[in-house]
Amino acid sequence: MNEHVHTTSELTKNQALVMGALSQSDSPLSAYTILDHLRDDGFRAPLQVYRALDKLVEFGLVHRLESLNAFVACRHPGCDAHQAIAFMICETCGQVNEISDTSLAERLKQLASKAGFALKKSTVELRGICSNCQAA
Amino acid sequence: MNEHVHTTSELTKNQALVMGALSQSDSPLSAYTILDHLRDDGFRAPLQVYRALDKLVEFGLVHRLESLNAFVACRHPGCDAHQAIAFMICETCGQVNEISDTSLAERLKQLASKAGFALKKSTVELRGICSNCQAA
DNA sequence: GCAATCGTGTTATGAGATAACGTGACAAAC
DNA sequence: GTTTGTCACGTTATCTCATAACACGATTGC
Repeated sequence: MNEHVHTTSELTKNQALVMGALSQSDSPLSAYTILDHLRDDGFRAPLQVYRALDKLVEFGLVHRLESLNAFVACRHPGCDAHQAIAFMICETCGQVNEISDTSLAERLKQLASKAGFALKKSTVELRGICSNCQAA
Repeated sequence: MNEHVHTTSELTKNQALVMGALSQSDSPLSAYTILDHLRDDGFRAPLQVYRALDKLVEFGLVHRLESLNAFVACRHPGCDAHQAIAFMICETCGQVNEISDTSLAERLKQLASKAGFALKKSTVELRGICSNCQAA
C-alpha cells in the first residue's frame, strides 16, 4: 500500500461505504450511527464499522474526535496534508473545523522534547460556539 | 459555594472518597475502577462515582482525560491554578503529566478568535512515551 | 409547617468498543 | 498446483463507559 494515494477506488467495499456515510454528513458520526445508516447496505454488526474506521483513520481519510467518541471525514479533498492538528467543535450545530497550525504544532513538539517525552500523537479539540451559531 | 476554596473538608462523603481514590493513584482511573476501589466503603453503583466525579471536575480538583475515558486528580496541591492546559500521557507506564503553558494557551485563544469561535473548553492530550520509560 | 434544593441510593438501560471464532479471496513460495 | 500466509469479511457474545428514571432523607429559607 502506497503512502498517500488513498483514493476512493483503493478502498474496500465496506471502507468505501463508511467513507461515504461520513463524507455525506457535515458533522461527526458515531460508529453506531454509521451502522444505522448502512443497514440497508448489508451492515449488521458494529465491528464491520469499527474495522473500516480503523483503516480509514490509518489512511488519514478520517479523524477520530476523542471528546465526542465520533468520527469525521478529513476535510482536505486534495488529500495532501492529512495531519490535522486541531479541531474546533461547535457545541450548538455540531460542525467541526479542522485546523493545521504550524506554530501550534511546533509548540507541542517543544513542550514534549523539553520533558524528554517521545511524542506519538497529539489530540487538540476546542469546544465552543462557532461564529454562525453566535450570530443566530 | 465559594470560588476556589475546595479543600477536602468541603467535600461530601462520596466526593471525598472518590477524591481519595484518585489522589492515591499515580495514574488515571476509570469510573468503574474507582467503583471497585470503593466497594468496601459502601459504593454499589456507577452513578455514585459519576456524580462525585462531575462535582470534582466542576471544582477543578479532577481532570477528565478524553482520550482515555478516565480521570486524574489535579496535581496542583496548592489548588490555586486548576487550569491545566495540556496532558502528557505515557502509553507505557500510564503516568500523566499536567502542563500549564501560557504560550500554548495564547495560541489556542488566538486561533479561536481568528475564526470567530467562542472558546469554552480546550482539550490537549499528548500521547507518547515518557523519559523514564524510554530509559528503561 | 412547607416548599425547594441537594446529595444519596437503586435498578435498568443505552452507547461505545472489542474478543474470539470462522469463512473465503488472493498472491507469493515451493 | 498445492501450500502457506495474509487480509477483508461476517457473526455472536461480551466488555467497558455512561446515563435515565425513580425514590428517600437531610438542610435551608420562608
